[in-house]
Amino acid sequence: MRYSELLLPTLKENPAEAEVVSHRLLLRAGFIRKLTSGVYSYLPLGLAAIRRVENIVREEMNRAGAQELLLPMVQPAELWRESGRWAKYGPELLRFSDRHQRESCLGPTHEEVITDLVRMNVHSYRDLPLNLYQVQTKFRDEIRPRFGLMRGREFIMKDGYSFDADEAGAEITYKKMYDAYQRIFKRCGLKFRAVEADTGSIGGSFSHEFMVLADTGEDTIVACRGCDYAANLEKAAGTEPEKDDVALLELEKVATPGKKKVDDVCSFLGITPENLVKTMIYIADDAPVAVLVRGDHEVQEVKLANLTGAVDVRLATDDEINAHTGVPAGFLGPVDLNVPLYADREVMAMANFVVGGGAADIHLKNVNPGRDFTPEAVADLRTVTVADRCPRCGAEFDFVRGIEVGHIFKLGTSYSDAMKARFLDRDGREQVFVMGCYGIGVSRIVAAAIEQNHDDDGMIFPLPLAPFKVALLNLALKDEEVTAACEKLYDDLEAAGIEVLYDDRNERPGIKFKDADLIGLPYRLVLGKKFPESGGIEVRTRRGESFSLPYDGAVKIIAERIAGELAATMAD
RNA sequence: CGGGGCGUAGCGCAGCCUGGUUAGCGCGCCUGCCUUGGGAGCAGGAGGUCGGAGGUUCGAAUCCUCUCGCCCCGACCA
Repeated sequence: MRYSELLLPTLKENPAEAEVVSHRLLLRAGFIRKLTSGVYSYLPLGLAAIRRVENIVREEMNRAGAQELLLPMVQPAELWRESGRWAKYGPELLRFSDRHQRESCLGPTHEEVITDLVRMNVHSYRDLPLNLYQVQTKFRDEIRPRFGLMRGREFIMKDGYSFDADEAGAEITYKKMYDAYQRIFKRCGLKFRAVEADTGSIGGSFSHEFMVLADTGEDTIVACRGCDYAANLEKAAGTEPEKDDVALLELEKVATPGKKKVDDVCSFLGITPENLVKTMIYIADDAPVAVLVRGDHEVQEVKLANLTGAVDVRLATDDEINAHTGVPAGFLGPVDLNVPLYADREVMAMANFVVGGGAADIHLKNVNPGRDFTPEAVADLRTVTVADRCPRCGAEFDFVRGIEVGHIFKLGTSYSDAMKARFLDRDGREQVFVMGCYGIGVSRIVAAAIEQNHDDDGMIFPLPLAPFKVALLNLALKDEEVTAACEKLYDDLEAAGIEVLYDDRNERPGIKFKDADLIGLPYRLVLGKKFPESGGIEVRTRRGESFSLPYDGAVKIIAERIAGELAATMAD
């Protein structure tokens, strides 16, 4: 492509609306423009980068036995009522009525549509397993869209859905998708990690998130230094605590006037937070529950939600605490508490600890579980800390930041049950499909790639995702010899199948260098006024390597290097 | 939805507090000259319902009310 003919409006200054680096660079480099909040137009280079991702995704999905189709974006409300999500999904689902007052919505995801399609057309175990996917624009009316392509309301997603005859088949399909995802992100040239994840509101039994590692990521990943265990912060667990065998001391009431905070109580009583248990009141779907965790630990609300089965879990306000327990906040304790009590498993391993006394200005010392109180349930209910160790191998954890770009779920039969999607098995019996779903944020990957790979001058595209592999700069446009050499080089590169952006604009060298850096193509070839004398092409990679090549044979060498780098991303 | 902030040329901003005659600056854009290895220089030029509506006033970008849009901080998710 000739730069002179390309719509590539680069910006010298940072747009005020862009906070994060990928958003800033995508705007500055002329990849995207905002239409309205969370909705972007993809300009030619932005689209080219997206196409690179899509193609890798398609190749690997097809290789894994999935078939591409394209489902409608507008979906009827009936389907969502059938699955129960019309009521459950909330305002993120953009709803509207058509001219006949038929209720409809824009698809934020396509479980209903695909389940409907399959139940209407697949009736036999002989047609299973079936794995279908699409690459499509999704719309979710996000509460707060932000960070450009990172969290738009409209975004491009690959979503896939599998249908198996039984659990065992679904497990195999899940594993296949897991492997395909590993290949996809490797081929994108990104540093990433698959982590165990909470299944969240989509439901299901098992789930992995694929995270692109970047300091600016919104999610925290807990990764083991010793083995390949990794999980997101909501899911991560440490080792099972071991109970010390110590003599139980006698329960003792102590006055702690005005000491509400953990730190205040500890310094007042001369203990450390490890010897104190705090009692937190949460509102789980309108019902109060109490949670016990060690003084220096934090309740993980997602774990609590899973234990209680509640959709919404939040910390109670001081007024709510008082109303439900009759105890002022700060002095709550598990002894004689009148709301359902859950304990983090760590608490059960502790002995002779301090808790709130169940009345103002009183705490209890030498409290012991089993003797002084008995929780309704014990579970891992807290967020892991740096002090925790890997549950698999006992090694230390690293906490790193990541951007979620893929998520795979074993769905089970929740949708097929709700929507009566059934087939006949070998014995002629009706069975429901066992489903899985598999998402990849295609447009988000482009943002994540930039977030992970950039410097002060601009983007640094991983080769497989670069909209062009090579930038060819003609710095002496009026020199006929140089221009002729550039033109030929441009043609030869294209003929060799290398996408090249030929900067043939009548601009000063500085502008061409700056734009090339900003766009971040992997290879930059420069021909200037020195060329007729030297006969050499100056090559510089966007990561800083530079060398020169003789004009003749340069295309072959570049082509080989590129082929070699691409092959490396494909290797197992 | 709660909290904070911003809407003035394609982009970045000043002007507003303390109302006043033609609304400014930098970048970008157009023309010409000149220049050509890291966002040059000179000269000329185009481009604005000051987000919108209403009000106060002799007079509103500026003050008041309402409204729309956008951005940032918290609860969702690819």
